[in-house]
Amino acid sequence: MITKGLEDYLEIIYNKISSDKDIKAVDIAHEFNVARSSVSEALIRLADMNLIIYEGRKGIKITPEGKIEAQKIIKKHKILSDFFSEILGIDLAVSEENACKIEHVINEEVIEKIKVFTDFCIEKSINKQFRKTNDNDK
Amino acid sequence: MITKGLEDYLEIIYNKISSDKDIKAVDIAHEFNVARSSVSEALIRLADMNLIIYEGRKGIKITPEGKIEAQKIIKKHKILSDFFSEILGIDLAVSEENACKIEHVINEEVIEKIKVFTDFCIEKSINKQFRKTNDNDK
DNA sequence: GTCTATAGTAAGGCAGACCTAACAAAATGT
DNA sequence: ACATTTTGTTAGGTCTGCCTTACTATAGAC
Repeated sequence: MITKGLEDYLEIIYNKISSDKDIKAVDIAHEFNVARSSVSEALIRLADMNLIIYEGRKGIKITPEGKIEAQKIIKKHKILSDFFSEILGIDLAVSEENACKIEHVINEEVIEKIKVFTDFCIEKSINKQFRKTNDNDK
Repeated sequence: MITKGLEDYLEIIYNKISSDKDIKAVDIAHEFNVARSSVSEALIRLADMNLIIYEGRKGIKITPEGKIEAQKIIKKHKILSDFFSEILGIDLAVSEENACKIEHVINEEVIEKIKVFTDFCIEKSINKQFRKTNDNDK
């Protein structure tokens, strides 16, 4: 089974690969503030699980299975982050930070409900209403 | 620092102690479906951290520090569980289960906002409105 | 009072996620 | 081309949280 730690690695690999260019192990090490050796181990494990193709300096590629796995996590991440920032009015950095942690533990049913609820709130302008109330309280 | 695992142990100890009577290590083992020895280790660590007073068969007591720590966790738990069940309309068991996991990773700012937002939604009957919409969709 | 079931501890192990230090190989600078 | 980074791996360790097995101490049953 994929662990929380590996999910984080896979997520960043997917994001980098789909957005721009290549990603190196050392970049991940910087991003997560961990030792290069820790990244090395993690990449080897992801490769063992057939989620990425890892050939050291030759680069990191994502497999179709890895892509599916990554997309699941990213979907959760986005739903959470959107809810925090757009509905609750939390600043983006904090929203992202919390989404990053919660995405690994929350279950499907709750995530789906949060999504539907977020859409509902935007449609009914509940977010704007809430922020107004919230600002007045200060 | 207190870990997620220890937070869970402390939480159940606090809950049992404040609700009914005594709690034994073996009860915790059943509750969490872990071996007695695992509980034993955890209790010793909690005692080392001065969060509980543990004297084997003589029982488990919670220290004032432990109480404060436990209350923090329980507060988060309740805010999350209430939001999931009362606003999103998720059933209690699932709400509890998710609250249990998220309470260890979410930060203060987000939790506070969720609380304020939950109150706001109840006041404005947004929860009822949401459930109606949700039911019609099915 | 003995004897059995229950509760707790100790010892030894495993996996995940991290570390440092030492080293090899490749890329870069000049 | 050669020296110096930079990048990645290996080896050896730590810590947390869990396990099993085997042992001890106690509480209750009879």
